[in-house]
Amino acid sequence: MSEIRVRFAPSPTGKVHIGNIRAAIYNWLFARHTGGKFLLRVEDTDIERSTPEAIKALFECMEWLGLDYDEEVFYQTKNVKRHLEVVEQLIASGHAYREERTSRDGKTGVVTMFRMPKEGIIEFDDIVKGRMAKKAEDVQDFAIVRSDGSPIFHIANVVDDIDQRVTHIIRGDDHVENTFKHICIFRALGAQVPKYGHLSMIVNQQGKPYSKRDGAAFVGEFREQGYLPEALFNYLLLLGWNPGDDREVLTRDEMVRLFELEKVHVTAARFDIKKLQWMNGEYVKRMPRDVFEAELRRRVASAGLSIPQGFDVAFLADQMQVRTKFLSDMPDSIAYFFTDDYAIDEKAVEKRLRKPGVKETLEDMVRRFSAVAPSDWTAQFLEALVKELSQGGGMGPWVHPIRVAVSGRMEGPGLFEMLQLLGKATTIARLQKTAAGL
RNA sequence: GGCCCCAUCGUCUAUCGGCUAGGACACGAGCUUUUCAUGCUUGGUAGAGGAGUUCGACUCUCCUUGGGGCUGCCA
Repeated sequence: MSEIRVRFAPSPTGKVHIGNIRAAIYNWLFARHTGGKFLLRVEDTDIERSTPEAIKALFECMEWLGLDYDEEVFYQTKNVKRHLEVVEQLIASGHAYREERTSRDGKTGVVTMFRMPKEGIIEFDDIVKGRMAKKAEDVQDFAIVRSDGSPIFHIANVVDDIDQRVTHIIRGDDHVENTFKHICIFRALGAQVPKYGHLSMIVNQQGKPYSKRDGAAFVGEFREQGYLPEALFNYLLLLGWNPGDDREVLTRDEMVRLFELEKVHVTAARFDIKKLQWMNGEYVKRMPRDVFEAELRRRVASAGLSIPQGFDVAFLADQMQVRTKFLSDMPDSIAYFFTDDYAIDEKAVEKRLRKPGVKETLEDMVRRFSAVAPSDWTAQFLEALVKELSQGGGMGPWVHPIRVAVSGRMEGPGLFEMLQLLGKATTIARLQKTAAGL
């Protein structure tokens, strides 16, 4: 019994599509679950698009998602000589032949064709789709070497899989038809045919393959938009697989332990950005508090803002973690704590400030807050103060205007926690300034 | 056109012949609440259609319909 070896074999075109990376995730999980090897093969035969930058982007994407691979990266271009040797072998054994052909775009030249068997049934047990069968006569001979002498995908792919001793090929649905061809190549070479598992596509609302027209389609875009790699990973995993119970948010360990290729769905799955967003929020909420705090500090700093001496960052982090869906929402969502030059939500101003009596309320609060001893400037004390003012009624008439007056927005930490963090001087200054402008 | 594959709430899905069809996202309502969230409670919405097998079918078979893939000197 030889070890399980799977591979992720993308063409480095600069951007990694989510459907593609899901295939990588399934391969990775399958390898980690079975204790096998996960290999990375860069199919860089397209010289035009396969730039060093594109390959670097691919590596970054893999690393970002925590998809570590075993053994050295295999570059397809380095194996061209072998591909061609194997082709000679196929010609010698009668499995391939040269022929002059005219391509679609009118190019005429001599290509090497693979000779398909003319009768019989080609069949295989697909790990996710089940038994697949096709009459050999329904598959045409196909080109394996171009007229310019370069090997074509079919032969390169199969030879590389043989050389890398790949035991399970887990790839996109769009390759099922190729599989019938590839199996014939394996057989013609006397090589053992690997096991196959074909993954359904990720589709859009219309049921068509999900593309960049439908929104973010590349891993890098999700990263830029502030999605956590764990959330994307988890979401993509759930798009076509589930652990068999109601669990949805899983740790990496659980995923590895529970993942079974046999349970991957055959049907295409629709990409639902809303659920991904929810998933991201779940991961933000589950971040260790200190990690969240560090992220908060980092994002505030990289926006050029500085945190004043003595500012209770831990308290702010505590307030913000549960309210943050995307880390990238910071620092905008909390900028008002660190600068007077923060954005003002006009709708909030309209709704909460431009109302009769508000100016007077704010001026009154300036007086009352000014009378508070510095040592009493705590959320608790301030809340008691306003509560008394409201005389048992709702605190809304005070709370809403004050919030907008000091932060410029309608949402955020609890008001009194906010005031405590802002400090007495800033609170009063902003109330005065806002009241003066009404 | 030919070949192949697929079909449960709007979406992701559970169910491996016994179902008052369960969960999650989204949506509605309520509670908690100073805002926004969180949390909790709660509501509605599903087995494409038709035959057959069976005591019994969402589950098995066939047909129809619908959707998708492939049909390159792309991968």
